[in-house]
Amino acid sequence: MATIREHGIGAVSARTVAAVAGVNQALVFYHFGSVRELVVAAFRDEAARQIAGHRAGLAEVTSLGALVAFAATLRGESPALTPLLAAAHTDPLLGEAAKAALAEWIAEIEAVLTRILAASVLDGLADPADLARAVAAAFLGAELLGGVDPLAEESAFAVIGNLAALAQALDGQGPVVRRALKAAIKRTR
Amino acid sequence: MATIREHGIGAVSARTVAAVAGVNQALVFYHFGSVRELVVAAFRDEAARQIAGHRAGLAEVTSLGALVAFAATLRGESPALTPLLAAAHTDPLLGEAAKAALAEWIAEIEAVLTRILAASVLDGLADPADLARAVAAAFLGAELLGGVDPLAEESAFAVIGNLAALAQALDGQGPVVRRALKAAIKRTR
DNA sequence: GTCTATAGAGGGATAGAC
DNA sequence: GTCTATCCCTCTATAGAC
Repeated sequence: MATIREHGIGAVSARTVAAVAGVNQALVFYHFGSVRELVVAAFRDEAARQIAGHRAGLAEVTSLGALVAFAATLRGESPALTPLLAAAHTDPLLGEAAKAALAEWIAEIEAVLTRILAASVLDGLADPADLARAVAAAFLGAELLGGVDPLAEESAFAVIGNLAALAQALDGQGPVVRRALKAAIKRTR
Repeated sequence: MATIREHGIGAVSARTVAAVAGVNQALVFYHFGSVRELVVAAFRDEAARQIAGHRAGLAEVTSLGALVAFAATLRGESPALTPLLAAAHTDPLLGEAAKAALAEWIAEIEAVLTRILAASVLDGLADPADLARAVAAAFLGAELLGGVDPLAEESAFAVIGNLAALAQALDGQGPVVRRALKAAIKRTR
């Protein structure tokens, strides 16, 4: 993971990884079989560690605004999920690894969203499972954008924050507005 | 672009490209100087061609729903922008190419959004420039997700469509609800 | 488990004939 | 402009000593 973070997933080779680890190149094949399997193992390990480390934090998220704030703390820490997803386009083995790592995150997000939406006017706007995927897509896209243009990532995050704030503001509206929103949501389905 | 589409950006080499073109490998260096410069040139050409081909279609987009529908027609056609963005993480030269291609798309989106928002209750929710970046991030993220899980891409697109439909529905509300929304938006800024 | 050594392949880039 | 031929590099993976 250190070599991926520093030089990108394209620079990962048995030699570069071994050099960072201070061991011999042949050990990669002894322990993992191939370089790709090493990468898969690294991501599996990383994903499990990250999820475990943030589960407590996610449990305390009870509003959309808090979810965005939580995502902001993750920026930079999830360093190489977008490169992995892009590499998956070419390599089906990496694709499986990416899918598994993403599925774990999406499941966590879905649990949080289900909890938040249950008490919101926006409940019923979309299936929580679909919504979780959309939220993941938005954050991944922002991170992807940030790779070439950090200011664009800021913009995207700011807008997501604004949308969350608006959603929270809608929950604070009076009964007339809430009824109108409920009806509008029902019609959009 | 054909080799990138088929085998991924990682499989691009002077030899593979030359083979697809039916010419000699050395010509890559004669015409482009290096493989990276060839890739940059290919993306610059592709981006210009795509934008030009869709500018007329974008000019006819006058609602958020139509924008989502337009984006749906683009799926699969913008084949390798996400791999390029991911590769940009490693290679600054590709990063410049990706930034330029993205900037063109974002400018187009911003023009459309500015037009749409001017007639919407949601005007003032966010700066159109920021909003355009967020929209681009959402679509890129959905495409990225689709690379490993096509169903997840469908989910993300469905939710984006729902949000657009809700936004349109809000514009059809009566004066009481509109005033409440305006006030809520003002407060979230 | 860790190392050296090496086979075998692919790739970037250049020289020089035509 | 297009080709052949070639240099030199890095890479994956294996064999085999320790």
